[in-house]
Amino acid sequence: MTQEMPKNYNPAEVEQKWYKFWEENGLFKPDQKSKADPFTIVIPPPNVTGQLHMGHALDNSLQDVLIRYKRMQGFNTLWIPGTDHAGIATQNVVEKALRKEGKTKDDLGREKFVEKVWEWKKEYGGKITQQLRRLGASCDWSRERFTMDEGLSKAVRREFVQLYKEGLIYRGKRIINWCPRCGTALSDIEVEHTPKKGKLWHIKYSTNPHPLSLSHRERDVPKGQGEGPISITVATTRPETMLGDTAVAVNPKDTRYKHLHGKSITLPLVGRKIPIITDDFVDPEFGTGAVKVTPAHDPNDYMMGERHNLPKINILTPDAKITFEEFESAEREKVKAISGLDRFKAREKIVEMLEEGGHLEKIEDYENSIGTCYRCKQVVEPYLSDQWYVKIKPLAEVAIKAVEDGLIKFVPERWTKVYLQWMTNLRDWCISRQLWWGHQIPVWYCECNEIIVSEEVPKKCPKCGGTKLVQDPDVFDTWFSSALWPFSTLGWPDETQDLKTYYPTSVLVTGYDIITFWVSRMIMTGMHFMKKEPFGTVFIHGLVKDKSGKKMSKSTGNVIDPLEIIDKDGADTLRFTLLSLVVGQGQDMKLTDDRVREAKSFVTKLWNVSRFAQMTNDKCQMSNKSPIPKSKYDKWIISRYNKTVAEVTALIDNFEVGEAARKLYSFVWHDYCDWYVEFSKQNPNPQILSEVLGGILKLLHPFMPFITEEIYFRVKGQGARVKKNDSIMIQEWPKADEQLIDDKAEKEIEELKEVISALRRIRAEYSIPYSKEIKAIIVSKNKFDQETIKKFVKTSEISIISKLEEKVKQVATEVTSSAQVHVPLTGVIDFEKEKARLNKEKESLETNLQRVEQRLSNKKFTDKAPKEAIEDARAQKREFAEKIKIIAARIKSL
RNA sequence: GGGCGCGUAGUUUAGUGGUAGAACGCUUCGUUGACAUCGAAGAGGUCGCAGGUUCGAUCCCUGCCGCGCCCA
Repeated sequence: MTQEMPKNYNPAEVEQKWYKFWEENGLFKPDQKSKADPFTIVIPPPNVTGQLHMGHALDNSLQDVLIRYKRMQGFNTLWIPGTDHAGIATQNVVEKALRKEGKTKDDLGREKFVEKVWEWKKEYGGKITQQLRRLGASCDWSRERFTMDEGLSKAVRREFVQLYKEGLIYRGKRIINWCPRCGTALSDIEVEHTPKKGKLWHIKYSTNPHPLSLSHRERDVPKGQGEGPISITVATTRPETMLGDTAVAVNPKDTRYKHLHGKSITLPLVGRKIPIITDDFVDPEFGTGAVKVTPAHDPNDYMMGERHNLPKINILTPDAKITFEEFESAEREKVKAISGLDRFKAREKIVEMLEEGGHLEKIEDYENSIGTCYRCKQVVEPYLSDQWYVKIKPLAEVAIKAVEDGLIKFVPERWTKVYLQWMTNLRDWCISRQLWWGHQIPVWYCECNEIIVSEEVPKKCPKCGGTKLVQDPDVFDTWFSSALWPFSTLGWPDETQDLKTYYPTSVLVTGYDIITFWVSRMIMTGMHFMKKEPFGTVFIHGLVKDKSGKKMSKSTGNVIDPLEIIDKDGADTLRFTLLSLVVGQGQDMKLTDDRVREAKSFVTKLWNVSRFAQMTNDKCQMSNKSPIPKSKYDKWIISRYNKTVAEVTALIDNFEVGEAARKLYSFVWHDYCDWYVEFSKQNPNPQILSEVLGGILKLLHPFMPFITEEIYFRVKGQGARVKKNDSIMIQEWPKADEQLIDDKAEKEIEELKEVISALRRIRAEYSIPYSKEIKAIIVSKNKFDQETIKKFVKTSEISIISKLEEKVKQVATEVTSSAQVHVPLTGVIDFEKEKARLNKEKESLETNLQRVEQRLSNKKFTDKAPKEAIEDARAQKREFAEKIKIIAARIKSL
């Protein structure tokens, strides 16, 4: 005997139990002996410092759906989990912890600090992987990887050394994005641009500077080269950088400044003599049409400086304080008041000084886009420094081709364009970071100036034999290592069995926000090092937003914590909430309490209907063969079920996971629970009831793994002695049986449902309490199942006749597609009300009829429209006309 | 400035070249053998605006308005 299922479902207990069971029984591991086709996913590795947020919850739920689905279909399934060392983020977290103890990383020194980070990682780094387990993710934890594992570190060194040897890596002094807070370079995409209100300062540069700021050097300059004093006004959003100006530029075509071409001018305050140059880059429309040129502090100015051979004078320290190291002593003397100031303080001071010196012409409000660090949100500084770069073009070309040739497919397809657009405009990739946490660059410098690039630590200099070698202090951009993830996790650069079996991986599932950061780079490295695409499909999804469509963030305070939902309502609820929100085009989705409640109700509904099924027959037979339907109700539900199987399977195959979830919801709730279960109370067939339930559990398992497993074991009556092979996880995914799709049975039941609904409507309309029985007269050619109708609408007597006597008066009427339904309501009926009701129905039918008639009387329509459309229209016309006739007769007879 | 996307019931949205679906909310009724975390019924939509293509447009095309995102 089976134990009755408890009245309430307790997710917390059940989820913990089953996850442990699955993991301990090795159900997440692929079968290495399997000859089945592999299906592989590598997890987008979350930051090791991370906490599970809604984005992770969605991304991993989607992956788990695919993995569990394919596993049930018999594929040799592997999902590799792991985490990313996240250079800046992790270093920041540990630095912050140190600061609380009143220490900085420099107090510890590099070695001790890195040790500290490892300690921290050991203690807290496992958090997010535990959270993924709570979500139900069926990853193979025995293959878990971390980007700083020995193997993956080896992979990064191989990557760098090979690219270097191929001439695809170089070191150069360029303007890069520098985060003064993090103290490191950032790549272009690690900078976020946000519009900010600022000012546009108009500063007058002239050969006739304020007498106070005259310098020795300046006295030697012939004023305006002998043609009297000249001046030019530049507009800038960053006045403090004027200290590093080495030219003023105008557009060559700008007639306003023709007379100044080739002249020189004196930089206010500093007294530096600088040329006026012409460059097409200058926009005559911006400000005054004349711009100051600061090659060391602006990327555009840098390029102008290169074109015109201008000196580059750096004015900032790495932590963004003013320095005059590169100034001449006379210049330095004049502006010493600013020395050592923070960049923003310096701006105020400079503006003040310009004002005092009479150089400031005007100040305008101006909105411009400011670059900030994606990790710490500080304003990024364009900064001149030595960095390592990857030549991107040769890599990008291959990566573009891989997608253009269809080796890699984006789903939804429209993201292809985003990717291609990005890839065709790529600039060289700055891969060095001035951090301590990460893969230190495998480059050593010898006293003899020899540069040694090597995967292993070199013992001596190959050129001079010297042993005093110093390793480059910088580390790699984290993405430089995660770019290898799809094959480094499988063992590359070693030729492992895993690599042979599981590469290329099948699908990559990720949000559109990291197509540029990560997807593009995996494709580049995959094509370059493996000569094969890293994955066949990139499945892109939208981001989880709050109720009003805003990004969830701690500072806005609109974050919904997935773990809270798991604690409160269970992981299945969370998963189903998110999965049913997913829509076709990779649109963002808004998460609301309502949707969570809806999913939770669904979980409860499933539990309750399973209790019913289990009470009805205490041992369900759940094979993969469809049982033979007996009654028309059986035929109907089996037909609906098989259609659902076919549809859901096709939807998942097409990555329409959200639609699959919604389809299942509707089938389970509205077909199975609302109707079949009710039918079966009258016409029981426990075998069908439980077979369909079994199918439902399997179909739902990828979406709601825990409750489906719990019910599966319970209804099979094996709760007490669970065996690995009985797990729903490895049952065969249902197959649709075309033979059992029965349109005739579906139509028959639909017509019955209509009659039942019609009777319910009359009941509701006349407020007839359920306790009171009604009688029904049904005019139809159909032989409706009277017992079922009686049961559904509590009817004492039903007569099914072919024609209604005209004189019948005291009845309320509804017309369905196959019947007229009349309910005698002697004494209860309100003739006026009934007339109004019927008239309203008639009017609506007449509108419809008119529309169809219009269409049919249009010769162009009957000539040009397809046959089926015309047939449909004619059938509609007949139906509407028939109903109107019946209703009109009723109105007349009332 | 360039690109991408969105605008459908009070809210969140699905969807299709041929009478617009759902969920939540709302109103009314209801405890009938799993479920009040429930059931039944109802109200509620000029499918952003203007043109065009078409026999027919919410759907395809163009423009406009509004919103969002990415890139410069």
